[in-house]
Amino acid sequence: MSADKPTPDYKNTVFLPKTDFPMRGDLPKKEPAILANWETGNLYGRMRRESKGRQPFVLHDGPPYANGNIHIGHALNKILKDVINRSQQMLGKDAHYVPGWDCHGLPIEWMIEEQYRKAGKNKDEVEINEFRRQCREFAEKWIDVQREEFKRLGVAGDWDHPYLTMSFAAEAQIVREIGKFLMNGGLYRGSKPVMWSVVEKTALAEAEVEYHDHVSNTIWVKFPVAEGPAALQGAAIVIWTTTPWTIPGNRAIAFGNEIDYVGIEVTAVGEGAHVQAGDRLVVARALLESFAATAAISAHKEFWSGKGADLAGIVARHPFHGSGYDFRVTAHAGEFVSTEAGTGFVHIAPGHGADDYELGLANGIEVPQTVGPDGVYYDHVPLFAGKSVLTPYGKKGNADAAVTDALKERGMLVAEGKVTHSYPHSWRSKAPVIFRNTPQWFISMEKNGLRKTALAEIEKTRFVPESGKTRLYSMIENRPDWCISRQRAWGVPIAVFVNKKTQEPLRDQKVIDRIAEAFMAEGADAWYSSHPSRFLGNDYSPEDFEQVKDVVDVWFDSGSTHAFVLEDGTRADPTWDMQGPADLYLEGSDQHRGWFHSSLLESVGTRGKAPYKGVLTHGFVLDEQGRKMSKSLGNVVAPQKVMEQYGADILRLWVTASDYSDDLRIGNEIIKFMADHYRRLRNTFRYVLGALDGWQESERLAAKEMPELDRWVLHRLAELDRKVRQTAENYDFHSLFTELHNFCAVDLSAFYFDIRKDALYCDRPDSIRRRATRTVLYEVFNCLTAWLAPILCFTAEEAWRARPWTDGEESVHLRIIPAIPADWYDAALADKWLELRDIRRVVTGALEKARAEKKIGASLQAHPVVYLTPERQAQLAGLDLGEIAITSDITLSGAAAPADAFTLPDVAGVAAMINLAEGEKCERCWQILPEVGKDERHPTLCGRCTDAVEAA
RNA sequence: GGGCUAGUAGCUCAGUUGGUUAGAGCGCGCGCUUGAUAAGCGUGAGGUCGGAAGUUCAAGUCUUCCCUGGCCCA
Repeated sequence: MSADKPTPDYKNTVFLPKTDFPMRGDLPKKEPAILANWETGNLYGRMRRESKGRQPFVLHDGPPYANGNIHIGHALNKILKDVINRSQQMLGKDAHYVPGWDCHGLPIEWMIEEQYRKAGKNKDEVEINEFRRQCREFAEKWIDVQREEFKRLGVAGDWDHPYLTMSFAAEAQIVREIGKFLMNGGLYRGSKPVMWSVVEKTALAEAEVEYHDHVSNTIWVKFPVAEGPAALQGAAIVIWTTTPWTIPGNRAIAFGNEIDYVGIEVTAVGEGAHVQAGDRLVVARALLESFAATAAISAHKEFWSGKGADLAGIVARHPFHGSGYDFRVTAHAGEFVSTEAGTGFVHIAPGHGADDYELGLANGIEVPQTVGPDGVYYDHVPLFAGKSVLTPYGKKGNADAAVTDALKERGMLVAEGKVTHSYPHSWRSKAPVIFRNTPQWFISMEKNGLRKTALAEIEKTRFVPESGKTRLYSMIENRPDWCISRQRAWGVPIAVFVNKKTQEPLRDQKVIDRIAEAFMAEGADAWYSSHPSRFLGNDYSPEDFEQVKDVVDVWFDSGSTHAFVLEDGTRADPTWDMQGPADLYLEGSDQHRGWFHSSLLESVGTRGKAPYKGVLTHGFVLDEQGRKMSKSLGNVVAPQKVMEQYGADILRLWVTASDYSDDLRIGNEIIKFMADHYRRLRNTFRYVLGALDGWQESERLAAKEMPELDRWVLHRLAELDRKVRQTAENYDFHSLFTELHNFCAVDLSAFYFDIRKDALYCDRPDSIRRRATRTVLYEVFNCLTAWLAPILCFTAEEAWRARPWTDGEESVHLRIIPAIPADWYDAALADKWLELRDIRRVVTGALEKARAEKKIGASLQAHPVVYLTPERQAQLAGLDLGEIAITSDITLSGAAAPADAFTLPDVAGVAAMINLAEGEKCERCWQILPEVGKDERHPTLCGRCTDAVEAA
């Protein structure tokens, strides 16, 4: 620079990007502010109003359970729902979303009980509705906590009017649903063995028992064969049990089909043996030795051997045959039978074990009632009435001894002993529990063709991924009747009256209506606080009926949500305005057994059809190594923490980028990876916004007037538009994430922006090239903000509001995906530019080599000579390869390439040599051109820049 | 133990009906740029496609077994 004459500061004449949209997201601070702004302006309300009348899209929310803070699985679930809702909304539909909560059930009941325990109080002393009130308050508290957490994730929905399974309207509707099963005959009272605490006189859930070592009496018992193969006449099957008191409840024997059995005749016995020479006994071959030792059999001979399958059809006599136990004890194959201990035969008491019950059910065997709630045999039990299994204090009663003695008397005892094993105990009293048959309410899978119709409805449902169909189908196909009763306090009561004389439930719609009406007004508490006559009316006498106090399984609650969220007349909140069946139910893959399952059965059982048209399942969130998250492993990722450190958009990006049809992973590295990708997308916004500074509609250029390069970008937009719509329809975003990111990184940043920077910065504002570029960038911005809005709901909004023009929707979320003019799509142009980029790669490759040789630094210092075949030359007709390769000059040659020219093995017919560009460096555009210095007005500028500066 | 499902570069993902030296982006190393600068461009190194056996002229892609995960059951 010369000192005498000040050089004009040409930098001021360069149109550099200018925007307030910062490079750094600062999301943890910015997102809450954006949320507050949406809330103040009631954006969700506006979205609903403005999309009235459009095609509805109903994603019915599966309710999370209202206890505890949300974890990463909740975040995945709700974000995925939100991305789908928002993308459907932007597809031009009306995607109203009503979030809900599951409020009743054991876990909450437990927490309240725990509070009592801590205060040294007994739950049973609390009035039930007082207890229920506390459960309700507990749920309310967590609903508020979770609601704020979900909102923070950016999930759009009617958060002021969520559905709650404990709202009065919901409780009323749930009881109406039970009423429908009552009226159509699907509901019946049966019985089933449950874990029962004699001390507390209550049924216990698996979660309420703990396993401790326990010393049990063991006995080996003969079951004489009554009917069966001739070889086994006069023989006895020997069973082993650790619960002698269950023998009166025996109705069958189980064997293992694949197990080898052997029949032995006792020939000599030792000291203290209960068997005698001549006894013929059948046991598993693998256990024969230990059995003989236990039974003090000192010598025996084999008279029969066979597989378990050979024993099918055998009928034995109960060991107490002749004393009121004269039924046929049939033998059946059981998969649970093993040869780990005992004799290879399991005695089946259908009222005293889950396996026993299932086997009995499968073979049509009755479930006897033998033991009462107090652990004492009922009066009708022959020989043992009044004997107790456990005392009221949880100590061993006299039943085992009575049974063992009676067996001994009849010569049916083979051996006895004791065993220490892990056994369930009550979590509260620490006393051992027993399996006991108790009355329960069931919904029949066969009555009214429930199973059949449910399976047919599954066939009609769209499953994403497809495999969900098989999974749900096989579950429904094989499941037993639905046991819907729980002996609990916090839930919707199975509001049924049972006739004391006939034991039939009262089926009267008027009674059901009165109950529902009361629930609507006062909640389900009314069932406990009202006199039965309130519901029975004048037609029935309360004395004749037993009022059922069981509550319904919470799966029935959540299975009924469609009934009070998606239907006119019964819906709990009129603001929802949604119709079933839902377009989509979306939950984790565990819900095949849960919500998808119960909702289907409930809806088919009451309405004859599925509540959904589509079911989407996602996998589970694992740590970076693919292991389950657990506190002990210390690999738990808390969504709250990710939001604090990175922001919700990072979490949303993670959900979108992951293939959620399978399990998905998260951890520090993956989050950082997402943050990197986020930055790229954000910077794309920033660059486009900066380049569009001062945008005027008058600059707009029609597509057909644009250079090919710019039209090629429009083509890419058209392609991506198809992809965006297709992924939204398929709820499959992870491939879109890759495509959009690659578009930003590869097509735009590394190619289009890089090339067009020169025109953008240095061309006169009215140049066709610059106007084309700015028009294209305007469209890119329009598209990208809309396409990314469902995913990066905060950042897309921030970018949209930073646009340098004022027309258009106030919020990006009020927009729909831009319609792409049909003529933007140009497959031939796309093919051509694929080839052009190959040619470009040869030139940039040559530049890189020259750079490595220190011949050049910036590519503008170069003047490549490119040797091309005639076909290649034709491809470049009308185009400036120097512009495309970002060099100051370029020479195309048809001559043969020198031997040392740069080539690429996969690009035929192109070779490049790098020369230095001749001339001076234009101070404004930095190109090195011979013309620089020729114009006195601006001796350091090239012709283009002189023109641009003069025109300004 | 059963049903369903997965295992491709450090990470997220592509890999059509089996067919040339298995791809992309990111990250990493190196270089360039310093007018997207806590940014941008280029380039390089990374994989015995969970393992073994088999079918085939040919297997990441088909079959069987095994290993390691995940969900739901027992």
